[in-house]
Amino acid sequence: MSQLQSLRGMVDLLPEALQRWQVVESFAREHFRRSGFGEIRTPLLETTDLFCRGIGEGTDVVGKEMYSFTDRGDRACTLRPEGTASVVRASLQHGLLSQGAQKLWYAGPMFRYERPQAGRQRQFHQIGVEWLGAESARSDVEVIALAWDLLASLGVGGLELELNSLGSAEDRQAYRTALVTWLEQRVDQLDGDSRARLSSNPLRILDSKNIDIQALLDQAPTLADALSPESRLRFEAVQQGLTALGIPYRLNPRLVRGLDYYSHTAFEITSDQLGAQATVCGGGRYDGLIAQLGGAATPAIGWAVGMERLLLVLEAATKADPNGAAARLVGTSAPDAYVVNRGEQAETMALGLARALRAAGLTVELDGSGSAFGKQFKRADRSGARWALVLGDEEADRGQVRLKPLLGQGDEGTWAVAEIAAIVDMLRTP
RNA sequence: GCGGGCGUCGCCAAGUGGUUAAGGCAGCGGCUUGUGGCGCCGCUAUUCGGGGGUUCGAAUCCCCUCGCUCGCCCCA
Repeated sequence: MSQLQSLRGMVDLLPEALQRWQVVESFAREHFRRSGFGEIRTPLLETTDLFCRGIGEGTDVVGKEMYSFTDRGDRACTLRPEGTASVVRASLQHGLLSQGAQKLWYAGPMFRYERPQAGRQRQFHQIGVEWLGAESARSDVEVIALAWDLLASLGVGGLELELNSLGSAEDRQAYRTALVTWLEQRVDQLDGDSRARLSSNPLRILDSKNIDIQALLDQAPTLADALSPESRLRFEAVQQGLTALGIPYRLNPRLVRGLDYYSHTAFEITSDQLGAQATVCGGGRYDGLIAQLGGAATPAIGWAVGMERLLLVLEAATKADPNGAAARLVGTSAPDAYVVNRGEQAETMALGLARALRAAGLTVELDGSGSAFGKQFKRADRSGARWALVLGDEEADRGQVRLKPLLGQGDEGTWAVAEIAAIVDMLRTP
């Protein structure tokens, strides 16, 4: 390919698509504000070490998906593959946690070097929340509800909340040992992937998509059985809380999230509209992470929504129900007025008029082509504007503008260009 | 990283070895040198993602490469 083009998996967002993005982003921003979460923005570039220590050396993300390089000062840098580690780092660096618990949200691009496919890009965007210092089971419920409500308010249907508990660090360690022991006796029945994970990340074998492996695992010791009584009580409290809020969920004892830092509650919200990459939102509790990154032991929980996937689901919902809530999110972008103008003096006046009307809050499209009136009216019509404002030599000489309604067949009228307030009134009347 | 499918104008798309690469939409111009929504007319790919090769001759066959796509892996 000789023409310049974006890097593989790096996608341009064009104005049409961005309209939907902005609706979703402003929905989210408002949702978080009402819920008491403050925004945080952290650098896209961090030390490689942050992610190695935070996410875990044995994970696929750190092992093979990071965009890492050394900068001119010989520092090992990585484009962030996820948001949590950065948020924790920033909170520690600025002593935020000494002021008590922090409820934070963020939005922005993340980078993972993977083979692109439906719902998966190398640069993608997440909106996420992190509640640092959240201890109770009730906080799990609130955070999950925060995600559920955001998606619901956008009109996304067909979602499923999957829930599991990984137990405490000790529970997890004990189970890991038990599972490895059990699987090692059946190595001959494992596929290549699972064998490799046996040493690197055995819990991940649980959510293998290989049917034979799943059948084998039916006989294996379960994570649920390995939970301590405390962990089990905690998990039950989370479930009761969700039930009390009327949020439906499905227990998935094989849900194991890929990053090492998760403990206790783990969840995903999936859509049946997405193909293989079905997870729209993923999150969970990470009680050990903050201590691991050098802070005082602090429990925390958070989640992230994949913007691209959310938009895909929204588009599917719009297609399925053109009058539904999702469809209504994107309003028309037709201008209030389209300025038809031609002639030296008229064009100067037209620009001034457009500027004044825009300052008054109207959306005004100014034709800059200087082409024949017929052409300009054609474009005015296509723009969907309710009014055409006409400025030619005749009008310019008299200091007037002609207002022509484009929707009905009302009469045109002429107005003095200087009387902006009167014109604004006219354009605003339905 | 592994496997399958695909790549013709901004978008959709015909063409599967033989002179000039259909058509539709959009765009631009004209009919209409100051008035739109309809209509009619015209223009817009020396070139078929890129590079090699086979052939008298290739968009059509082969190889390499890039990209897209679906699945695996993994996750948002």
